[in-house]
Amino acid sequence: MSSAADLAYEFIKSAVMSGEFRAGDRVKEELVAEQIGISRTPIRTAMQRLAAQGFIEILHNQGARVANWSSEDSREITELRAVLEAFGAGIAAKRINAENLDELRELSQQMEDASAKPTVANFERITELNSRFHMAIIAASGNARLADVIGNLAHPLLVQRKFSTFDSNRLARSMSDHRELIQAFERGDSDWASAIMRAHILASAEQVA
Amino acid sequence: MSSAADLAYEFIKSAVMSGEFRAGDRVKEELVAEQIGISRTPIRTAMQRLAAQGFIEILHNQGARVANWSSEDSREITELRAVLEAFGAGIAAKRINAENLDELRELSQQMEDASAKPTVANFERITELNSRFHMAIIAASGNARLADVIGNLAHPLLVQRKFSTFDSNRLARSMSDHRELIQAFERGDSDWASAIMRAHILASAEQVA
DNA sequence: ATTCGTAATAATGTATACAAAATCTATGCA
DNA sequence: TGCATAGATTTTGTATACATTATTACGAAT
Repeated sequence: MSSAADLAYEFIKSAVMSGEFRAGDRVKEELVAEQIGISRTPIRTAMQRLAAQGFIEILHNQGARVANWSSEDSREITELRAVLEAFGAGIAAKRINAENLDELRELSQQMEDASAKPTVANFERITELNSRFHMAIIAASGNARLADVIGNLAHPLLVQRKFSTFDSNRLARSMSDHRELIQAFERGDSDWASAIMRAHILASAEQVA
Repeated sequence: MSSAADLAYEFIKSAVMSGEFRAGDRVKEELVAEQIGISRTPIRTAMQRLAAQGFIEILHNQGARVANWSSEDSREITELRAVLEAFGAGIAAKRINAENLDELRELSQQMEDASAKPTVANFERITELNSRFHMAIIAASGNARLADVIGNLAHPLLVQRKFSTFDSNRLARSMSDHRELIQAFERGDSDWASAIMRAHILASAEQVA
């Protein structure tokens, strides 16, 4: 299951996400190959995947560079996420079942617990839980491709988000949104869910930009 | 500019689009390599790109297969296109300039001309012009990523659409939509443009499904 | 000192060779 | 006949070698 190409994929991806490979930096095949201890071939395979997902850019005969996203890019992506996730939330409100709802309540509760103590570890935990919360809603929409599209879209922002700090106001707002979303789902109110989600995403992005 | 990998990409892509490689068919590296007259290496590079765009699916140690899209897939993609293009049209209505509008009018006129004579060649020409019409609107929205997302999304439907026949009713409806869209853009009416685009896409997909 | 051109170097693109996995085939058995 | 299994074959995954293209370094000319 863990092919050399997969190793290379994870290696480069995490290096980009952690900031070890900085935006605009060139990613040399030989160098990565040495560090992992494999040949260049699977590195190239991984790079194709990473390029398709927007982590890096491959220029013909000039190798790969870590993509650097402008604030304009961030704005574009945020707008698209708002549209797509609002769409997903709207459908989910009609299709969501008891099991899905329980999961959302559970995730929401865990986030509230974690947000009580503002440590770095808790902040990362909240980020993780929040991601799962959003994915659960998209999954509940029943549109498999929606998850793919948003997944590929979100990555650039995740890199930047690593650097954002623990902001209690933003956090409180976010928690409140989650509770309200669950209410909308409980009532099966499509428009409400959609509107909250849109506002939720635009508001959370406001801090970053 | 024309690397071996690019050749392989175009070769496989057109084979899939034309139906030469049918849905579910296995795409063997050696076979394609022989036909083009290059080695397997660039074939694999191309396959990674094609897999990322959803043309083929790569299974670990089991090679690549031409993706086969169910009617459920088509429905999902159509819904997403409707959401995304409606979003794009809405923004475009506010940002569109005279040059963009001229291009749309020109494309619309050419489509109407071509639709007068129902030949296969004209049908393909209309398909091409229609694609450019939609892309022009997305471009006018100013969201570069929107084009990427829709581009990757639209492909599976294009494959199926190749098989759809020349339907004068559908065509007339489509032409009418285009004219109405241009009107909405001329007035800068965001909601109107968005609504027409949504209906336009859902209606045009109805025939396929 | 700067710029241009050329050689040296390094990196990518492609081909080939080899290893590992999956698939196919044929044989034995119930 | 049907099925299971072992071997042969095919196919993919990875490594390495070679070719081609970019990048850098260095020196000459202005």
